[in-house]
Amino acid sequence: MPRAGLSTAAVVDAALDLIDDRGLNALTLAAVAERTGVAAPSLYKHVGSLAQLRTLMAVRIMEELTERSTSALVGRSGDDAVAALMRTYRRYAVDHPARHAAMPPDPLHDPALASAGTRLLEIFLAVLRGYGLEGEAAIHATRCLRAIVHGFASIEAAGGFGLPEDLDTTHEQLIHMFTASLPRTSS
Amino acid sequence: MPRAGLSTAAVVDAALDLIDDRGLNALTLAAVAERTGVAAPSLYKHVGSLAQLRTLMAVRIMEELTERSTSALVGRSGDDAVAALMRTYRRYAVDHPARHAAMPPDPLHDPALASAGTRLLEIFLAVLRGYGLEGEAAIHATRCLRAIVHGFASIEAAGGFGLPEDLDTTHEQLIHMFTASLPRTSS
DNA sequence: CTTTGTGGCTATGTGGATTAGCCCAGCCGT
DNA sequence: ACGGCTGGGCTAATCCACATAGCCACAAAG
Repeated sequence: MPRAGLSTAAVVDAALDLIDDRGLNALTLAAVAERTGVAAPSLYKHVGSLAQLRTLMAVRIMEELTERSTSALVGRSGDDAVAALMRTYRRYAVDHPARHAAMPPDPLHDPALASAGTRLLEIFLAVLRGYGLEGEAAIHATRCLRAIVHGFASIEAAGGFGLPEDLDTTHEQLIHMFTASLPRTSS
Repeated sequence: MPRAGLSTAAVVDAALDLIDDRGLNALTLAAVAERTGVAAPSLYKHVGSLAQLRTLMAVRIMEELTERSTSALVGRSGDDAVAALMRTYRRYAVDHPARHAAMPPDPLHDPALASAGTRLLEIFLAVLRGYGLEGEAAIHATRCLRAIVHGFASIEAAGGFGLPEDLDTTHEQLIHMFTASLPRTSS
């Protein structure tokens, strides 16, 4: 019996591919095992449990989203940056609905997720920093942005909006609504 | 062996109590059976499957939310009505986080949920009707409202915001952000 | 008092997570 | 080249949950 040459990262990769293909609730150790070509118990040599696999996947996803967001934000600031961040987040959720659904809503509660979650949150904070928001005001604005972005992406990714056609318009309207609520720094 | 006098409604009641007590992922037929005082297979005399129980629960929850919202809206219109709707939705999610989490994001996809989902959606539409929004504009505004309300409630109910103290302030800010984006009808 | 339908039961099968324990492949030092 | 050690793979087995089958008793209708 030749070795499969598996690793924790490879298992996470396979799990992410799996949910991309067949949806989040198709995530099962048996399915991951089949996809990696090993028997189900063998996976325990690489991940501690299904729950841990889920956290590892969430870390990966948040890192991926962080990376895309930072890329989208280079050279932008103000309303332009906010819009880019919102569009990037939305596109990610539409392109990878299962991955978006696999992100926990409370990453900071799990020590294993706190680091990746903080990095993602700091992007939101950074974008708003350009508006002169400090301390508490920055927190409120970040929460608002997070709620909007998460809410829209969740519903859209789940197919929860009736007509798919002019969702772009709705999203642009949402972007405008949020940016309009931010303080204008100068002329 | 005396009969337990169960009914479909009683099973749904027990299931809702169960998730209120122990969270949504504690929902299991065995646990519902224990709570109703019957053996697990007996539940199949009243519900077709665990999936069907979930839909029945979702219908109940949406009806309950619809009722609370209509109550909160009597005698209100305009920004006042929007604020009342948003506060009612938020309070429901905070008071019953598991029930909120049990609501599917795409109720209109399931014929069994479509009716209750439509009734809830129509409340959103009705509140915005006072702004003179018609057709497509009303759809966009409804979607925005839905995304905001769902996003905030989901994150808060899951404990996803760091500090719980001034969430009221954040929510009031969100209400203001949304109402400010609506057209002013007169004066 | 009987009939009948319904709501309850036990027994059983399937699938998934997880644990225990074995065993060989490959590297390392000799 | 060889012998051992580590680690990654395996099978077997347990536990738990959903689900189905089929029996049986209660109680309401007649």
